[in-house]
Amino acid sequence: MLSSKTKYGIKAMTFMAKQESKIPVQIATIAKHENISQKYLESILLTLRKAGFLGSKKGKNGGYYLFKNPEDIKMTDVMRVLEGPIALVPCVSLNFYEKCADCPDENTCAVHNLMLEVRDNTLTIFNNKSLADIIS
Amino acid sequence: MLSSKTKYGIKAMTFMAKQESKIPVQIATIAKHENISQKYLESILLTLRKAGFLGSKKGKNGGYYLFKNPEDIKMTDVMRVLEGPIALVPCVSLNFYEKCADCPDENTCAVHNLMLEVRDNTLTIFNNKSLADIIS
DNA sequence: TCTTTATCCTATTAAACCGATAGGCAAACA
DNA sequence: TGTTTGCCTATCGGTTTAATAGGATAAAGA
Repeated sequence: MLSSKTKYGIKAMTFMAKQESKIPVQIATIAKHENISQKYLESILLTLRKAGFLGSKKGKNGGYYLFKNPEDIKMTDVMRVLEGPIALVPCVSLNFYEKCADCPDENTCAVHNLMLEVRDNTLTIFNNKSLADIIS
Repeated sequence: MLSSKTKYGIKAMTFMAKQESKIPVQIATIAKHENISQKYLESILLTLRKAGFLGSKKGKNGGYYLFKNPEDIKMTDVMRVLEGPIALVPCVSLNFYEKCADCPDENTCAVHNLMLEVRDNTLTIFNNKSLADIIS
């Protein structure tokens, strides 16, 4: 299951992507429009900014804005920042790999091989979707 | 991420599927062979039995055995019992559907539609894999 | 029948995680 | 200089997870 952090993060980014002008959008505006706790959203947007997806502006008429064009923001990258690994098991993760303590041989592990297939499929989807692709 | 309950459960089932004869396998045997805490595995196998995947026999020479042929055990069903929803968001789940509190319209929700695609893909994989398919 | 061997079952625990909140600081701008 | 906004850290309550404890129950065999 996806954390609501991820859900909120993506929703916020799509909201910014839908804006016509490039002027900053305030946290409060997004929070109200997407029904998200403002304080919680604050911390999520901070994460996204530090990850390089968003820019920010302080003070009056400040807010957040997309750093790149929606077409250039891959969902794979967004998912990895917000949710962490895309794989269902650490031993098939590309970016968060970890060996299973209990498993002597990955190559003959049924779980490993099954989840490898799932990961490949999911990754293909996220790799081929940009932020621009998912706004309807 | 997959819970280790699911991982252990699948490993235990593949272990039983690999047995040549149909005589019961004891929890201790599986636990030792797969490096799983015996007590914890006990509760997992109990769940699997109650879900109709396993049969059991008490007393001496007792243990657990597969109720059906490995070919007839779909991974979709195993996953749903052990892990719960296959979908990443409740609002795209077939068996565990739940409406998002914050979302006014699912059809225009970017997260919803993206995760719908992921769910379809993952489901296809699990639907086409039996326990027999995943043992190497 | 008695003992051993195994599953059955409920309750409990410790740790981790998650969503959310609190509250002050820092910068921008009018 | 005051107001508005994001910045940042700390903390909280609740839930889930992985694992453990301990006894009840049933079967097999001596």
